[in-house]
Amino acid sequence: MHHLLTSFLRSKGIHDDKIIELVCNCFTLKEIKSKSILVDYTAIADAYYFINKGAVRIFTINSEGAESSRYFAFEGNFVAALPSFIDQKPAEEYMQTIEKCELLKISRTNFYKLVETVPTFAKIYTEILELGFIIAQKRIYGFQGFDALEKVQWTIKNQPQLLLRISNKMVASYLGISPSTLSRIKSKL
Amino acid sequence: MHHLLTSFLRSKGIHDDKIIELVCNCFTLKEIKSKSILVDYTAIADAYYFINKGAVRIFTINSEGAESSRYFAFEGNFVAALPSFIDQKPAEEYMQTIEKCELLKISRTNFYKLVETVPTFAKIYTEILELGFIIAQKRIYGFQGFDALEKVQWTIKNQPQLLLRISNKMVASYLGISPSTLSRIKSKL
DNA sequence: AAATAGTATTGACATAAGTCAACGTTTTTA
DNA sequence: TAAAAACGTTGACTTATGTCAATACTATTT
Repeated sequence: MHHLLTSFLRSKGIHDDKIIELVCNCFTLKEIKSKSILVDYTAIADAYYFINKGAVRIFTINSEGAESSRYFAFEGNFVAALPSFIDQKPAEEYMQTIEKCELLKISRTNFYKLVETVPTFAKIYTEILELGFIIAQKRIYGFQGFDALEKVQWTIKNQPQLLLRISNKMVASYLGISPSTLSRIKSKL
Repeated sequence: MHHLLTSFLRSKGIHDDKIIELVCNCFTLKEIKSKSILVDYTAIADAYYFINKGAVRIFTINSEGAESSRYFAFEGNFVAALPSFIDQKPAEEYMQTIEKCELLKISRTNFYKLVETVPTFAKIYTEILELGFIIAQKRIYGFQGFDALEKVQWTIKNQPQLLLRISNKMVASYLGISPSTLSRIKSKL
């Protein structure tokens, strides 16, 4: 039970089995079909998820109705609508499964209880934030002043699973280019 | 001495004067002229800065020699080449004063010592990361699929000081548009 | 398994934004 | 404070990428 989470925690330096059990017990397994909305636009995020299996994305819909993908997460990673989770304001974004998923869910209350009471867990949270920050920064950098071809090449180099696992349409909306342009670029690689 | 830092710490919930003094004593004041490089491209960031006066930016130079600005920070804020500071890898970016500055500098060693020993300071670090993450996210969002006019409008709304205080050229390189385009847009607002 | 809806590809065309250059203005440096 | 360098603005032109539409392909759903 909670195999992947257990090895994640071990890899982050939690070696005490009792603490691992304590942490794992805060999570409940949810099996969820593809395209389920986990956080709605106006909702306030009240849970953190660990992805046991499947894939999740975060996206918005702009005024013209076009989707814009912000983030994709796969097995072995945590995911949440973090700005809303942190500030408890409406998400102003959607979080959605994009494959059949097994998710380990922890309530915000329990999450912060763990942060308060388990120092190693607080460290993991800090690491998640640091990593999230670095990835976001790299993405801003990676995309700044790049043309469509360079963005695709950047993605191949830095997040190769995206092009293999995510639909063209979603990848295009992540890169801020049209599906047509992505298709044309891919045919020339 | 260290007025602005003191009130920053108070605003973040540190009320014990002894702790404020302890924290403040880890910082040394540096007066630095404009356009000084604080972190070089290949350097490893070993300090965190609190801006007492002035402005700092983080930027890179791409393969064609064009600058790309990532971040601007002003009085009352912390700034560092965070990815390098965290991972202790070469920065792959520059940190530079863009005005005459008074900076309060703390070494990485002392910074993490404070994080370890002063719980309220650890909380401040978490807040900095959370905020940095949220801002980076918002920026990705804010710019995703926006045309040049919309990016400028977004900046006016979300970071109005940029257009007032930073040169056209740097703002343009922050927005990922050419200075000509920014100039044309400004003349039509 | 058939029907339906969604997705990918490609061509023709439109357009936003880049480049380059010239000029005037502001800022820096000596 | 004069000279030099950097910056901002604007016009003419070029180009990358978007839009729209037709067709083919792939997944979902019943």
